[in-house]
Amino acid sequence: MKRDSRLSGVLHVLLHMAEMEGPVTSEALAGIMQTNPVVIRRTLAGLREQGLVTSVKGHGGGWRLCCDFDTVTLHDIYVALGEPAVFAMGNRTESPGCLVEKAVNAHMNDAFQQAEAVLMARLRDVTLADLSRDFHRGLQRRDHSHCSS
Amino acid sequence: MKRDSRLSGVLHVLLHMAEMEGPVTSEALAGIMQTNPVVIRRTLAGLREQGLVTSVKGHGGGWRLCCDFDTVTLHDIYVALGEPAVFAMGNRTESPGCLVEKAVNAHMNDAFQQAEAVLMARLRDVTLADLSRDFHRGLQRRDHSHCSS
DNA sequence: TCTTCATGCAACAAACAATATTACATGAAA
DNA sequence: TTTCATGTAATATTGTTTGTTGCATGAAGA
Repeated sequence: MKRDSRLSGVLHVLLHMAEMEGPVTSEALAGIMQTNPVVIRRTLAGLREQGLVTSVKGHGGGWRLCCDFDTVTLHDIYVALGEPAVFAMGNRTESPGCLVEKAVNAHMNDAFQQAEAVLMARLRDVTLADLSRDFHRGLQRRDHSHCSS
Repeated sequence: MKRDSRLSGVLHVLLHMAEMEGPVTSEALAGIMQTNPVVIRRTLAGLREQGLVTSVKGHGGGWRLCCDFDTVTLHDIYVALGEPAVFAMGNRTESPGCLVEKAVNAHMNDAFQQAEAVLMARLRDVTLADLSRDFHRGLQRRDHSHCSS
């Protein structure tokens, strides 16, 4: 399965934006992320709808953070992305006629739901400020520019 | 993302095998599962290596269970399948040079590892016998043959 | 006003992974 | 020796994520 790396990617983008002055263009962010500007726009569009970032067109335009790093959690970002599928495994059929499959699905769903609950709880525990703090700690240790990619 | 349904599928197969007398051919199982016999063979090959099933070639051959439903757990089956990837989400880069990415990855990995631990614990909690029991309970409630698919 | 720069968005292409299919070899029973 | 069934490799199909192109929209500046 191809893993969805949007959550990881958008967090990367947000932290970089926090380190930059003024609005940043999709082009610049795409450079940092080694991807395409359109991909950046697509991804940030979800965050804009949730009021986490703003975008301005034209000369001097670009993207700007407009959220509180102390209160926004990884879970908020996950939701802003449209709550993408968590698991790479799933049931063969979601609404089976077979009673065997029903029994299997019931137990599988139970296990996966519990795991998902834990994941969401953990995502809610971490704020963007937490990530930023850890990044700056890393910076202190190794005294060089914060990113090459 | 296309979800891996092998675990779900192989559990379905095992429970059906438990309801049948003598060896069952890949062809028959494929019929039940609405898939291809080769897919069945491929999947069961992993279980055979773990000593959970046996296969016999030629006339009167096929697949036979050779494990104790009371002690084999869903986790054992998961392992027999080669421990396929659990999550549909992942880090953009596993070994980043970027310190921002390092900070992001660290928190993400932590959250995912905890969720995975819970999932594995839940899979270890459920035996094949548990599934079989639930299936038979379902059978009692609705008095008809145990499967159409 | 007209050019330039930037996002918004839709349509399309490429890359990749899971599943399905085909073809042929191997081995056992009738 | 024919038939049946698994073993396995190679290939095709399908679906999803990511990347790309093209054009419209809107804002700043000359």
